[in-house]
Amino acid sequence: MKPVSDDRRTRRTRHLLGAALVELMLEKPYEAITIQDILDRADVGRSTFYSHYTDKDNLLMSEISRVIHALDVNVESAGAHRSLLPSLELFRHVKQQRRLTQAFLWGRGADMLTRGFQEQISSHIQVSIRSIKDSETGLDVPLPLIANFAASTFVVLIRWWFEHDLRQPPEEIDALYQKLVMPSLHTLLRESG
Amino acid sequence: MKPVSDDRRTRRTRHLLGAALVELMLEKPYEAITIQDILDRADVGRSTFYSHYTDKDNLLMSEISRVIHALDVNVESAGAHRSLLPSLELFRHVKQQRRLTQAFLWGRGADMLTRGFQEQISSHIQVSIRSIKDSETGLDVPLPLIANFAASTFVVLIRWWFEHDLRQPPEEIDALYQKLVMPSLHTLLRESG
DNA sequence: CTGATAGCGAACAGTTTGTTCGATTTCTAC
DNA sequence: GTAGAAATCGAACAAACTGTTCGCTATCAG
Repeated sequence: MKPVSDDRRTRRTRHLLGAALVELMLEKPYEAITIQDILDRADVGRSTFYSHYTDKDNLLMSEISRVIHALDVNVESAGAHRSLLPSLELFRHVKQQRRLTQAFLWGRGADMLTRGFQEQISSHIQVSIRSIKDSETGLDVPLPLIANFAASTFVVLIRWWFEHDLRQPPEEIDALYQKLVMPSLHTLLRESG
Repeated sequence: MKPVSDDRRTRRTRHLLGAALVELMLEKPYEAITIQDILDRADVGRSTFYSHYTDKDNLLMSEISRVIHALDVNVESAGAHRSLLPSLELFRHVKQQRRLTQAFLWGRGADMLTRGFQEQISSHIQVSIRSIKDSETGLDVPLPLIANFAASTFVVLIRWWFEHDLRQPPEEIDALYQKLVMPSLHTLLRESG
């Protein structure tokens, strides 16, 4: 039976399972984590897990959504509306949430994270571009492709950053990002404006 | 016992297993493929599999290497030495090998493919840049990062292409690639030159 | 032809998965 | 606080997959 209500119980269970998964992902690769591991770590009954999630992947997706949403809220509330892309705020958030990010940065999680970024960045850029040129029909590179490009470069940079133990300040990483991504965007906008 | 010789037998077995994996990856996601599936499809005995590969991942890696190597040979022999990056040749090859590429484009395979591209592109760019400026020490973006950037953008474009059923000719995809990646590279090289 | 080597396939123990169900605990609403 | 509803527990289960072993057979290279 699926839980229908939004009890203190169901919230507790979901939180325990999510937290357990994240903890485990910091210790070993996602693929090596077994549902039994999660159950043991969370101290939750087997049948309870399956009443909330269909799958290990299902749980992962749910956690990624949480992470993305938190990031969205944080970045949005930092008042990053003026820039074409709130990249610096994103890097700051990522550093602040280093443990959480770390867990989702490799293996299966990276794909989903990229996807999440993509949607967010896509809508952000869409708004920015509209404010500049009122319609994106003049672009000779499709907007979703641009968003995908920006998002995956984002993930590349974050990974690189973590591989270097987050030694650099967010501002420096953002500078690299700007150097890689912005020339193209500016060229595209200039040509189509 | 591991096979030591390079028999007609061992070659046949390895080929059967590799082909079976690729076939299956065209039908369902890599994670859903079981070793048993591969054995059934290849019509190879269980113990034989384990005498050649340790793992499903091991087999996958081996196939990726094959793909990357074939691509390397093909592109290299197309005489793509002059350009900063033989992107057009790469896109042509990808289209020509569409079925093979398709199989490795999603899930686990994409990561490894990106990694493979990365190494190849990295060395290519390294050579190109050396021929332009004799040393890359003046770059304010690390070369491996640039290579990673170029490689992952590459994969983004290939994916996008396949999502649109390869409707566009390679030249058009390459044009998009140029627009996304080249402005940054040129800026970086100009500034450091 | 022959000696060496690879493949076969059945059998096996050990995991993991996903499901079921009755007993128990915890919640919300009153 | 009590009652009724709902979630959790946990043990048990069949099914599937994994990785290994071993004696027999088929195939290879020279």
